[in-house]
Amino acid sequence: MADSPQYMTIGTVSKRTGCKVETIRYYERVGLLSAPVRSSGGHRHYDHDALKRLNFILRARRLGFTLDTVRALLSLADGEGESCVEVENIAGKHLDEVRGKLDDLAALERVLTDMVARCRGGTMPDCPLIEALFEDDGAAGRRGGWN
Amino acid sequence: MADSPQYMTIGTVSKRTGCKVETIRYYERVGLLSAPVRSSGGHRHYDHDALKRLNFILRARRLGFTLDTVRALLSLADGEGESCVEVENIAGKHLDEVRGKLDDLAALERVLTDMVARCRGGTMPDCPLIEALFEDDGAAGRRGGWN
DNA sequence: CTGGGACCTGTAGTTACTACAGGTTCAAGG
DNA sequence: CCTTGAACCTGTAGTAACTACAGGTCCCAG
Repeated sequence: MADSPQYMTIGTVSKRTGCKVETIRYYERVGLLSAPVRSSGGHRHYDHDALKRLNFILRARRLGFTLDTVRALLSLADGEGESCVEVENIAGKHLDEVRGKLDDLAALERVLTDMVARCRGGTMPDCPLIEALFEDDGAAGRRGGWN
Repeated sequence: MADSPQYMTIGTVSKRTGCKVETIRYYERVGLLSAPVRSSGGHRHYDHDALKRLNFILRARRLGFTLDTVRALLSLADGEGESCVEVENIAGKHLDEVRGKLDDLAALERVLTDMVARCRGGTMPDCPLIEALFEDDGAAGRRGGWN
């Protein structure tokens, strides 16, 4: 057990995690990854722990957590004690948001489906979809905030 | 039918549409709203058509269309002919995207629900949710791209 | 005619990256 | 040992769609 090199370059980490080099550097800049040791020439050298941490971040991001939340999650993972309850709170809150978005998106889907269906029937001038958007008040979407 | 003033200030438009003053100015800057006439002192004066157009934009935004798409929709609404087919294409494409997001979000919801449920059972140290995020490979989320 | 709320412009901040430009380092091949 | 070119470095600017100032001007009710 002493043959693979003890460190990885940023490019290797990128390949192994699927995270772009620039993003890795970005995560370091914003304090999600700690600054790794450097070669004499200034190149970053990562160890296995850094890889684990980056994977954690990526997985949390895929679950839709914001970077701020990931930061909180990481400090709970680092710091000892109390974590499970707080983690559950954070994740539960996020889950609520996801469910809200899900509902909104489902409503959206219905409205759009309906509009497109009406459009399909129409002939060229006075497209019903455009008309619907111009209507004095349509049931178009629910609460605001679509990013 | 000649008593309410012929124009509205930006503040009035804001109140009537629920769109913030800054956003109205922003929409003008990026070319979604045409520049309104101005008072001698430089204040914007809007007519009913501007209100209609802004409502169109807001409604399309609530349906999740991007500003670029709204721009395209508006020019189809302005320009004559051909529109219905193109509108249907645009809306249909958007609908596909919405359905994709909906699926992703539903998958996300399942994973999170599961994680939170596991968390609820756990005791303090070694929170299972944190563990799951650290796992060498978890079934956490599907295709990337969560904004 | 005066006070203060509404309006003006222009710039910078937000989120989570991504994409350069312009320069240095590393490692493999000759 | 030296060359070469891929990979690395820093720093800045751009993306979407606003939002939030700062610092100044205008409008109109009292």
